[in-house]
Amino acid sequence: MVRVRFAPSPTGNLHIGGGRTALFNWLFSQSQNGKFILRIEDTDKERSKKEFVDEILYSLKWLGFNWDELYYQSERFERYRMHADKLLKAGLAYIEKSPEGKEAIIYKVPEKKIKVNDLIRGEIEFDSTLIKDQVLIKSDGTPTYNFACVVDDAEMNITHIIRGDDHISNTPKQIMLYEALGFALPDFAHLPLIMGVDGGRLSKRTGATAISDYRKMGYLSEALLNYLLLLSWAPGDNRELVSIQEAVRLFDIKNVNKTSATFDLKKLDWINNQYLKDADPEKLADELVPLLEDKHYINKDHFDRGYLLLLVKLFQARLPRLNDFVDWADFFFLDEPVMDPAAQEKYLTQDLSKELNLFAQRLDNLQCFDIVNIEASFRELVAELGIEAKKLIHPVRVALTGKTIGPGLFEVIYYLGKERSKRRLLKWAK
RNA sequence: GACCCUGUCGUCUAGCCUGGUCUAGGACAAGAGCUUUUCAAGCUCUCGACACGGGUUCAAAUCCCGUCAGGGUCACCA
Repeated sequence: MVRVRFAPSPTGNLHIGGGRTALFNWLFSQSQNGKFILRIEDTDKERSKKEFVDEILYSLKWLGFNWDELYYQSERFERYRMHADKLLKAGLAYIEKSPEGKEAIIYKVPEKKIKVNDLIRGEIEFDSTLIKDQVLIKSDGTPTYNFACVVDDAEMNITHIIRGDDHISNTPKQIMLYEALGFALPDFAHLPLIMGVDGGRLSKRTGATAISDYRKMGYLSEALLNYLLLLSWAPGDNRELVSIQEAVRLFDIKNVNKTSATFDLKKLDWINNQYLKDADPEKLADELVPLLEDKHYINKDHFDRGYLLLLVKLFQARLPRLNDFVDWADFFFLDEPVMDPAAQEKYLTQDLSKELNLFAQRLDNLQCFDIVNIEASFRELVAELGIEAKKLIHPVRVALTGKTIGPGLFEVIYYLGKERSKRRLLKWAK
């Protein structure tokens, strides 16, 4: 039975790199019908915070990763102590006293060559003479990372350790501990790191790092997962859009790339837009309600949900991020559109009183106020006036929306309604 | 600095294991055009890469060696 684990430290939010490690562990467990175990590595009492634990669990759920078992290292200190004592008795470790008289337990590193057969990178060899003796239990009684990690992975029967590249140099240290404790070795697989656009480690300087930030920005979890997947794995048939279900079916850890990848928002935006297009408007509307309420565009207790749904359908194919809806569709919720100065300058400086008045009148006279008839009356008008359609379309769009870009004009007029459209047009017809 | 990992278009990648089908394919971005209603949507086209040097071979992106470059790790943090 395959058992893998994701072992975050609650000293910060779940970040992109952690999310990606969780993704590959979860993916591997699902593809092998195995178990996905979550272990909170909270041995550092100073830096570990309950709020980070909550945040990490929440983000993992948002990404769709359900864990089969959950452990906290802070509840397992006696296990580490017990195994350290075992090594002490066996003569494989020794005690070191600090000046204040506190005792730490140190592992005596033997001289040997250590070989790792990494599932992604192949064979890697290390020389233990380059590794100094390792602290097992610190003088404050808490275990070190490498020690707690080995004890837990062994006791929790972890079969495959899938983690970031930055742990490669921990691997020989851990392997020596497995051997000293008499535990069976798991398989190792080291994922390439994700880099920021500056070439270094992904950091807050180069953009958002927390998974929850991406949720707040309006990325769908399916899209973020798809993008993370593509950063170091490909389905092999030139496809860019791969659902997580398909990935479970196609995934083979041997096909994971060795090269570190740069996190590129542009492509994430594109993928997110692809998912937004096909997303259920009901679901999108649900997520939009609190955002619209924040802006006082709606009141969640009494608003026209059917109308919101229509607007979501109108915009969803062109949004890179769901949250963009709030700004792009603002003119549907405000009494007056927020006028973009450049747009006004470009399309509403010449006097169009006659044309706008006439169009407002035509709209008023429409018996059947629908998209087809709105467009027909507009086309009729510009034909009579002998002007090009676009000469009037652009100014009308700016008058109605305050923007030069947006959905098709006649749809905008239809959803805005007769009265609001007329009022906004007449404002520019002095 | 030592050790370890990695090097295909600006970015993500396919191809590499099992050399020839690769004048290196796809996607994002960028540029141009079309869509005679905009674009941040759609369609079409263009630009653009095997890090470098040597070797093996009839033949190398693919195998070997070296160089260089980038990254990671060297804590009583995890």
